[in-house]
Amino acid sequence: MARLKTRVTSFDVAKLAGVSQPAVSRAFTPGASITKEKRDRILAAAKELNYVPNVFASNLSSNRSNMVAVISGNLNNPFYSETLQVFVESIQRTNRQVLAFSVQDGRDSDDVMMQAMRYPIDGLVVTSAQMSSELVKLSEGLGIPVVMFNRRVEGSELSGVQCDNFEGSAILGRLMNAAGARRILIVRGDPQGSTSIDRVQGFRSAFDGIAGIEIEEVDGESSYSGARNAMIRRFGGPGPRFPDAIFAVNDIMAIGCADALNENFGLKIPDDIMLAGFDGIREGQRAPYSLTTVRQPVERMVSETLELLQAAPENLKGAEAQKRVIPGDLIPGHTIPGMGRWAR
Amino acid sequence: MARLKTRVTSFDVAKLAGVSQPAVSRAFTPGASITKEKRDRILAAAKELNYVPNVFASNLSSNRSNMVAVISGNLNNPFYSETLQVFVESIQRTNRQVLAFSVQDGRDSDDVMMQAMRYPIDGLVVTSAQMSSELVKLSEGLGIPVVMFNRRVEGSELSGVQCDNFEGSAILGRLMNAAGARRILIVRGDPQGSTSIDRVQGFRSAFDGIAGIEIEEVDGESSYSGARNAMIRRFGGPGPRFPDAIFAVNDIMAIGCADALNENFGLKIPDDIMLAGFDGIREGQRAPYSLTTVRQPVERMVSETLELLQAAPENLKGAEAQKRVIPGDLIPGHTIPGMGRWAR
DNA sequence: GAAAGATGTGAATGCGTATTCAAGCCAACG
DNA sequence: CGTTGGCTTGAATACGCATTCACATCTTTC
Repeated sequence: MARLKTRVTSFDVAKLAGVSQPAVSRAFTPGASITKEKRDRILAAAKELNYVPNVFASNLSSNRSNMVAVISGNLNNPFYSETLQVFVESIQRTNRQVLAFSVQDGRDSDDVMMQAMRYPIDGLVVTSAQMSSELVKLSEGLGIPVVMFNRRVEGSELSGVQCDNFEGSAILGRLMNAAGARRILIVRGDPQGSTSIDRVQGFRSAFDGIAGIEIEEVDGESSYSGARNAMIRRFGGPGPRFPDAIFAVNDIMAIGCADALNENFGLKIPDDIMLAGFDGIREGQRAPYSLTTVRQPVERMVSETLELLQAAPENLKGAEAQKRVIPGDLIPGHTIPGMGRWAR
Repeated sequence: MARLKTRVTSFDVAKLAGVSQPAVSRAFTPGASITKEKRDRILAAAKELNYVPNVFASNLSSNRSNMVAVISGNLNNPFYSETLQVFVESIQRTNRQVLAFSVQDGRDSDDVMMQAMRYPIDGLVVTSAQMSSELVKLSEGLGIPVVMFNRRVEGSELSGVQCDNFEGSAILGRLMNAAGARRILIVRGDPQGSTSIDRVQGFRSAFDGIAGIEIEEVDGESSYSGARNAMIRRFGGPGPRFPDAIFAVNDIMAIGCADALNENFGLKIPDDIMLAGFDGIREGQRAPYSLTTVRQPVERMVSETLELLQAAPENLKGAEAQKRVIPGDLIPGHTIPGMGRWAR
């Protein structure tokens, strides 16, 4: 609650430069009608006084804002921290600012979003969190465009951008099937999260109608350690029967599985057991893993999200809600055998 | 430049609730003097109208702000993305907001900081970027407290929090020396960056006055791929002579080295070559690496940074500048042999 | 029961800027 | 030379809320 020092105002600069206050405002507004000579004089005076326009006052007066709020969840997942990074860079590139919020998994994101909406923001991006219908109503009332990132939205009243989780996972499923997977373990993420649900369903769809398939599911808690512990718990007992294949609904869990299988059970991937993830995070691509996965095209997803934010709020909700589903890119990797033909 | 919809104001709520505008303000101010009954009536009216106080107007009027700007560089390094995450969570916990900026390595951070200072922010945290003396002057003029994170500051006119890079690296050097390292390769980061410089010097200090030591340095560009490529470039020729030990000044580069040595040259760590990094990022601790490193205590560094931000700006500069140097924690790992006695 | 205090309230004002508007200026034009 | 039109300019005002201050209401005290 720091009390701000009395700032140098545009009046002070105006006085020093011998002009009026609006002139100062114009000097700082690109394209405003003002003589170059006068502008230079004003800018010199401003520099001398260490003056910079107060954004709050400016926003209040002009009734516009250049801030986009980004609410991220689960920043422990490198995919989301990469996403945040791309958002920051993209938004900054368009001369806007990022108001960053973080929501602990499953915590009251409503509070955080409420905080965000007290700012006259240009838009709100929500990654991996739910939004109560009450908040949707509020955002409507405030005229704030909202776009859900990588979240299928219940009731479909909100706009969103997401990767084609179903089809991407289906592709992985088909590859595993072709590679001979029969006994399969799926490592789920958040059981409520649409991402995990869609990926599980997509993956399972690849095995529909195929005889002799056993599919089991365990909870990996969307995290490295969650998945790792799930492996240890599941296979730690006496004489475990290992599956042929493991599909983790995200890469960070796949990596957790790989480490546990290697270190705790001495299994080789893909010789003893095949593995796939989803997301395409950097660490999964590195030599020790070379994970077979589907990459979410983050750059494109982010740019489409920002594009949607330009739309009027009323065009982002209800019947007008825009759903953009972007196909993922298969990364062959080396954790499913027989993928030589995919290599470039 | 979205024009904001005309918002519901406190006057609207006041009218609906049959009270005055100040009453509405008080209803939203914790601890303000107002009857519970009246507050409830006002809150009900606010909810009905979808009213939330406009933070900009509120800040402008009360002359205080609850935003802290965080300028991050090099978010590709997991250490910095973890740091950003900790900042966001810590700041949010104290009911303040984070204005996030990103600076590409070596790019004009001045522009970005100037942007940040147009907000009446409570404080500015700068990670891995320089600050021109002009900007320092500006921040002084604006009365904005500035704290450098993990950056030794030239001329020492600014406050900062950093890990004890010199001593931490010296410890690693001594361990390698004890383990028999004689021919050593140091993988540098940004040659201008204080972090890299201090770590190199600290590490070298462990070998002062010891005969028969050869130390070579290569540039790893502070990144995974930079370090990896440096390895390939350095050892890719015919009949390379490998060193006994490699010290990468950060973990992400150490991981890059490990992958290259393993995959491209078939070397085993630590049997063929020992390795150490710095930072203590999560991925370095995982099974395939078990990197010996020094962990920067991020939580503590962040909390001390935020503590410093509370101080009056004039107490953070010049002679009053506060330097907090926090010791790192050795993580034994398995990439230097003979560290059994360190294991708990 | 009156005086002193504690508390709740609204009218008015200030925060620092952008915007409107009418007036001023100059050049080019007929 | 008078006029039209474009470009600059400053006075006044709006933006939405917090705060101050004086007043009204209620409670406590002897």
